[in-house]
Amino acid sequence: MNNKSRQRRSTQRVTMSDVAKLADVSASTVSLYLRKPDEVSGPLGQRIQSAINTLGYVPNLMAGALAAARTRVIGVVVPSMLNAIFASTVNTMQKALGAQGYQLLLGHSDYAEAEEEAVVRTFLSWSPSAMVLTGLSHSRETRRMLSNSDVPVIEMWELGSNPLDTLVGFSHLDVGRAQARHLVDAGCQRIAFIGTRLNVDERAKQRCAGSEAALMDLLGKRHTRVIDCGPGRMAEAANHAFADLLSSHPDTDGIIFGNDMLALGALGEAQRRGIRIPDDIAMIGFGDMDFSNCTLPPLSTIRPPREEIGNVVAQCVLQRVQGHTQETCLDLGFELLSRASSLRH
Amino acid sequence: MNNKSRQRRSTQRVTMSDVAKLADVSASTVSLYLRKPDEVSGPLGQRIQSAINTLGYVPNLMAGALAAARTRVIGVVVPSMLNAIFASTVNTMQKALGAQGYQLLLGHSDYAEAEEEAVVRTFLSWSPSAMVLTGLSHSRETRRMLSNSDVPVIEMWELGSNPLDTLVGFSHLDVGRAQARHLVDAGCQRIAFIGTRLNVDERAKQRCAGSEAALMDLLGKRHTRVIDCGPGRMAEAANHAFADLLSSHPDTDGIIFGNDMLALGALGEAQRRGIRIPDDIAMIGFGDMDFSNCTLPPLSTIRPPREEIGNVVAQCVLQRVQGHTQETCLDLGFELLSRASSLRH
DNA sequence: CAGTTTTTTCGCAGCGCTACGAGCTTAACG
DNA sequence: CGTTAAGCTCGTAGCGCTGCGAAAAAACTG
Repeated sequence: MNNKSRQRRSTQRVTMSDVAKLADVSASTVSLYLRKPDEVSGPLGQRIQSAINTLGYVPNLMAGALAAARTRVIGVVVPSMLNAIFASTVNTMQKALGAQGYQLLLGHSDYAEAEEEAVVRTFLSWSPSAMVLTGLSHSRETRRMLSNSDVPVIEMWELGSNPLDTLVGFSHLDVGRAQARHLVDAGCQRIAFIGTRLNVDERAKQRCAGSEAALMDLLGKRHTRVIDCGPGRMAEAANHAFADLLSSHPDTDGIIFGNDMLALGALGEAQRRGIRIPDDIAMIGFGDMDFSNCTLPPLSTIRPPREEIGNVVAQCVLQRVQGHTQETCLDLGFELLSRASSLRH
Repeated sequence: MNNKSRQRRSTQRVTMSDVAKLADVSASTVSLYLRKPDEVSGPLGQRIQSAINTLGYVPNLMAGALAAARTRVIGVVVPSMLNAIFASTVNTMQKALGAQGYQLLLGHSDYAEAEEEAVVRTFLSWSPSAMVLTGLSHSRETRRMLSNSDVPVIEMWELGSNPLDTLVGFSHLDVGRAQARHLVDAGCQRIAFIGTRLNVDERAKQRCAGSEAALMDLLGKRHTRVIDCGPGRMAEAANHAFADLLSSHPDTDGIIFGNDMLALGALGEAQRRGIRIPDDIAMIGFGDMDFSNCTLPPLSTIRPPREEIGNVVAQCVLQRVQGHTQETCLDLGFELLSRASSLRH
């Protein structure tokens, strides 16, 4: 017999059985009370609660999760937390799911499938209740891990074929088409595209492709030019891109931007050069950021369903967690906000 | 003897002992290999690794955390994820700590101590390796839980007395003073303040108080007016605040903004009204956001050490986790970027 | 009031992993 | 060639909680 009790407990943490002892009940009852208070009789419940209070008991989620083989954790992966557009979706999800007692584990992929794979791998080892990913492009290994895991998966912010499971988003192709049509309707004939990360951001790419397709349809020609600014301080990058565009295609009369920050940068540069917006050049952005209605002139843009996506994803998560096995595909649409930057006289 | 084996395992999850069996070693060795690969001999390590690969083994963090009584989780609480300024700090921390195998659990307090308390309570039941909070104002219960928990605590983005433990930030009072001095140096005499959430955002309040103090010192008078825009779409709110200010104090010749988004809104409105910036009114913001150098005119502002805070906090966390019990208090300073919006002729 | 049903409480066997000490090899040394 | 040291590997005892089935208590029956 090995009698030297191997002391492993470092901290004298208050455990459930401490509470049980004080309340003079069994640990099972405390556990039950914590999980389903109604199934414990009134007086006992009160005894337990007061024991919890006096001891300052904090349940150990790890132990619970291990025993129950489930956590109340939702893994969420967005391309970048620096992008205000995703912040707002995540914020909404946080509110909706937090209210139901779920924790969000937030990670970012930096627009790279390999990064995403690493994050998903880590998150899965928390055995989350669900996973929420951005977009439909994932590495083969990511897809494999996810489908092996029997964790509900929700993809958001995009529409397309072969979703892993549930899909909540809108069509970026349609956004591009709408942007192009809008400028053409405003009388533009030579339309350029200024975006960022077109090489890695699948959704940006789709918007660009959508506008290109629409331009072919409507005008029978492509973008006069497509400029990719790369990441970084976008407003500044757009300054240069715009200047560059003006020198290579001085007859440009419309620009579609990958996002509103780029448009803001170009707007400033235009004003500095005395180019009149929208009369010389009409502009439309994407994102409807905080400032988009306050630029000079106010910026026409696309408002993606940021908060709506967050809310709908949260609903889907809750349904899936409760076992409703409906794999859906929800198109939340978007809104084109026509403002002065594209209102030509 | 209870012979009916109580099947509890729902999913046939691959466990460490499955790997051990396939690699023909003991589970302990697999565990050791996973934690300290160098302490396992080469050939055995390879056998184990290939077993892991063929089985697609994903470790169960819950079990590990329970056994080791620690997680590799860092709880981070910021006021709001919508605020780009915090996003950038969190992003940096994520990068630095993620590289060391730590997970960030991100929560927000919505600028309310009660919310913060709830988040901290939840996070603590994850027994995190460390907690990172924003600011120094916490509810009494929050402080109690934290100090009872023996989890290292780092407060960031602020400087002050009575930190819980370690403190990394800069002085918002000094920021306010610097803003005021800058405008006074530029020749302003009647300076107003336009901010948001002054009632709840302790740091915004401090900046306002700092500029007020400096104005008293330098000009012997206070802000001509302090406007609190409230939350929401800030750029738009600033439009109105600015208009309001102009009608009540048409002789205003300098404005200090609580953040750059507010300044952007006012800048637009000023231009619309034909008010020349900086000649009629000089402006300075706070935050140095992406667009601040591209407004018209470029916006003078304060660059807080966003990324620096993230990095330093990450370093502190790592040190504290490794047992270095140095409770420090680091002032990271800030930078005043003098641009055209405050450069009077 | 004995017999039956319903409600409440309890005991126990894990969940999958880590830490510790012991056992086994192999290398190094006098 | 025996002895000691060093390097690897393995067995075992939990970590704190949950969920099952069973026991105990309470509430109904006729």
